[in-house]
Amino acid sequence: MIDIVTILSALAEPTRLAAICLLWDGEEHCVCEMMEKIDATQSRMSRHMAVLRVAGLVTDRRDAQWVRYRRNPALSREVVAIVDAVMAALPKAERRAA
Amino acid sequence: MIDIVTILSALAEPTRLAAICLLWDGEEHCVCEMMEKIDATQSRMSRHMAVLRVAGLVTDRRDAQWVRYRRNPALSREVVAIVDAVMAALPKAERRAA
DNA sequence: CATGGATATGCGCCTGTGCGCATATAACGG
DNA sequence: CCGTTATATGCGCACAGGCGCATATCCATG
Repeated sequence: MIDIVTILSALAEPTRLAAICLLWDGEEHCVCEMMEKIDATQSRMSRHMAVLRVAGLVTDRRDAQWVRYRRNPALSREVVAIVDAVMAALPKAERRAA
Repeated sequence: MIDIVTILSALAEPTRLAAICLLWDGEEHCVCEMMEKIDATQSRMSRHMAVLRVAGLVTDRRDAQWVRYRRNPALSREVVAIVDAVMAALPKAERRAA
């Protein structure tokens, strides 16, 4: 249960939820791109991404001076189902998120 | 999006999640029953139920000296899908929750 | 090596939230 | 009316979390 609470907490914040919307396409996105699309400051974005990483929802990869974040491909089916359900509940405008 | 964040925040707390597990059968459950099964104090249980009610996840009904809580039957399909997904992700032991 | 772009992190502030304790309120039985 | 059971709520405390600012770190390029 603890892990599920962590997942839910991670999702229960607007900036992070917006980030998950962006990353849910499975592609890599760097922090600067997300900052811009979500309209968040650099430190804010960075910290929220750390929360998502610790929760296991995303993975990061250093690529030259960038850090590429990506939906964690190793997520369990159950967790994917939760996020999918959340995405489906968001109004379309928020789902495309950019 | 704000509503979804509210829903997720409501679910992202162990006592409340346990309460939702109990109520998700659609039946009515009084506070004293939930206190006992979840092992929570009275004020704690009462306040967490208020959070779930404000989030729209449950409804309450006064019945003599008891207050019967129940899964909100008017929940949108989308929200039901989220909670169902969360329930499916919980270990069985927690889902029966009693 | 110096500089600049991209990202993370230490720090302090402020707000939100969960808790227990005590008390209030509501409804029942006598 | 009184006592009892069930539930809600005011209050204060402690802690967690989100934010901005400044600074550190990492890497590329000149």
